[in-house]
Amino acid sequence: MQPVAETLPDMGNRRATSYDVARMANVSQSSVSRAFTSGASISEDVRQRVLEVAAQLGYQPNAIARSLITRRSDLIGLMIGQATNLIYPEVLFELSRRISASGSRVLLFALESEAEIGAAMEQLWRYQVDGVISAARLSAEQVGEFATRRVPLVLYNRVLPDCAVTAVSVDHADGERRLVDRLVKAGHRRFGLISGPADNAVSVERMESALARLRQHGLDQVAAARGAYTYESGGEAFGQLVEMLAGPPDAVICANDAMAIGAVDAARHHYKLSVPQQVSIVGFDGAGTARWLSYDLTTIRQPVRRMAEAAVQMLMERIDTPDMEPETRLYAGELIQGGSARLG
Amino acid sequence: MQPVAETLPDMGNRRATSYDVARMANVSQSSVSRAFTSGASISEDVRQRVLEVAAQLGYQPNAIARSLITRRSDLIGLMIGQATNLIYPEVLFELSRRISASGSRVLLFALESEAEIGAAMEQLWRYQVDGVISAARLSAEQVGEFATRRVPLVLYNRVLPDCAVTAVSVDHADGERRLVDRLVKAGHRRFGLISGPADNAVSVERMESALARLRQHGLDQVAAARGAYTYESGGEAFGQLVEMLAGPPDAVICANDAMAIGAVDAARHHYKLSVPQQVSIVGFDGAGTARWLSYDLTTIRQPVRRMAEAAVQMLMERIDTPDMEPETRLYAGELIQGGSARLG
DNA sequence: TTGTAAGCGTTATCAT
DNA sequence: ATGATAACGCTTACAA
Repeated sequence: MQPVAETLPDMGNRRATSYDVARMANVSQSSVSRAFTSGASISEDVRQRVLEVAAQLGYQPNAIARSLITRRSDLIGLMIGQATNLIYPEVLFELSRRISASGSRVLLFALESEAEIGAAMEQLWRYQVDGVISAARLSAEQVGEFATRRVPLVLYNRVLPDCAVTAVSVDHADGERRLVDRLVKAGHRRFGLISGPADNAVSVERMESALARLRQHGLDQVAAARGAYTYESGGEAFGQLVEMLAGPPDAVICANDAMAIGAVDAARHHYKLSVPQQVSIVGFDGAGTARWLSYDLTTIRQPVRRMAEAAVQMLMERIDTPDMEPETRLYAGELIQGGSARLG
Repeated sequence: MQPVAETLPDMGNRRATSYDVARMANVSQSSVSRAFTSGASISEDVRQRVLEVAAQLGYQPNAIARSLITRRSDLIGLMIGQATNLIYPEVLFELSRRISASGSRVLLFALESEAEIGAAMEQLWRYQVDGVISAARLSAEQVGEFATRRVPLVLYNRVLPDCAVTAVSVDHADGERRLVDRLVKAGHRRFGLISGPADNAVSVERMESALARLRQHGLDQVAAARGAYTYESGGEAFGQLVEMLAGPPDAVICANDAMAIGAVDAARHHYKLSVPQQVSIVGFDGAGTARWLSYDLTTIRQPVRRMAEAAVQMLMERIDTPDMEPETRLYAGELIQGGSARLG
């Protein structure tokens, strides 16, 4: 081993490469590579010297070049839509944290509309992501493209009917059943439903589950209005329900928290109804804001941390073992007995 | 030009490369590259044929390999902390959208604590990001490292004193002055302040600006409590103010909306005070949730869209023109006269 | 343990 | 307009 060269290599403003480090440390370029690869066979002596020079030069291995040869980018694509849904920021942060913790980086696609999904997928392919977690509305065809390209995919809260796909989801049906049972038990009879967008599978499943359960209780005269998952639309939908029923409903079941909160405000401020004495309102998701005292929403809390942890773990497994079977994990939500509804 | 080859190349389960496409289209690999480069000199004939074969093979150019040679990753690092701050999800989505719109991808780092910034920066270097937008708390030293490495950086709502750096920020001082002036004009005299974390520059600037303005109005007996930017801490801090003043303050100025909302709830529900009749409470940021009817917060609305647009535009300029001068753009916030405070 | 050399999949340069 | 060929910065046999 030669002594360390005294002169700084001329890099003409370019970033330092492993060759620059090698030259200055008087070792071969491969030794530099090995110094940054845990478990590589390299003497402690050389490793130290390389690391020292690297620090001096501010050298960090180029992950782009690395993934070209290893065929692994350590990039996980994260697709998320519906910025309006209160729980999404929480989901996004939780997933992002878990992905970082498992040694990968997050390539984020925050989608405004479904129309953008195609373009996002194209970029996913181009950037050679190792896998993708999606909380956006993929069509069965789009899910199929992941399979064709053999890019592992985990859906978050999107269970596609008739489509074998790996997913984590809160048990929407179970949650709605529990809400309905408790509302009925408390004596509510005139029900109103506020659903989300018609093409949103989650909303559809939640609302159909609620409706089915109400029918089982012999209640089949249920008013239904459609919202857009937003606070404002929840208030408007509440107004529609009041018109349809020619008076306030006993209880309103909303497809998410944002609309439920909108409904609570509309009931209180526009219709001067007291919640929950005159009307019970329940939501779904258990977003942090739903716990604020002024709303204290009765809702089903999605176990976001556990779900995010599972999603990332399932994805990583499939990256390491490409031919695993699709698997769906359903998580029971926690019923949060807030002050926005009377439960029996 | 030869006819299209009939046999599919054997790719042994690997992704299609430009060579595979070239072989099948009976053209050179360079022609494939050109077909995907807008403005390259290639005949429409060949371009069509290449694109056709590419579609058949599901070929997309490998962005990783591309950036290795072009020395441009089209990757923008996005660092964001403080998931608790209500406005951050909005900022994140807005920045993400703008970055996508300008043809780059987002490498996301959602940080829980400042301790993670170092590790995130290391990954930024490794992935050769073209530039970074940060809404996390960087030290002057960390900002310096961006300069050393010549990686363009734009700070969002973080103006570092004595540190030339490109940034967009809402005019915190101006916003607080306007709030104070209007509160004083309405006759409030006993003031309480709820600040954020001591080491948070934004909070410090907002609170010091408010304090200075109060002094100019001859009010220098101001109670101050510290929160942690969260809803819960806002409520607790409100309690501390009541104790310190041996009674409720006339007006409470909070460093952000989440704490203001916490204070409103504490005032109403724990102290049975009517807001704004007995106590006025103002926040800062103008997050969507602050507009909800039950709070209807009086606050300064940060022009998120315009700020995000400016941040991305300034970053892109600096990526294209590396030696531009640092520049800070200050945006006046919009005073939202909600129902949580009496203004004069 | 260390060094040499061959890729990885592009774009860029230079002939033709 | 098209086709060879040389980078880009790394990892990984293989040789020493």
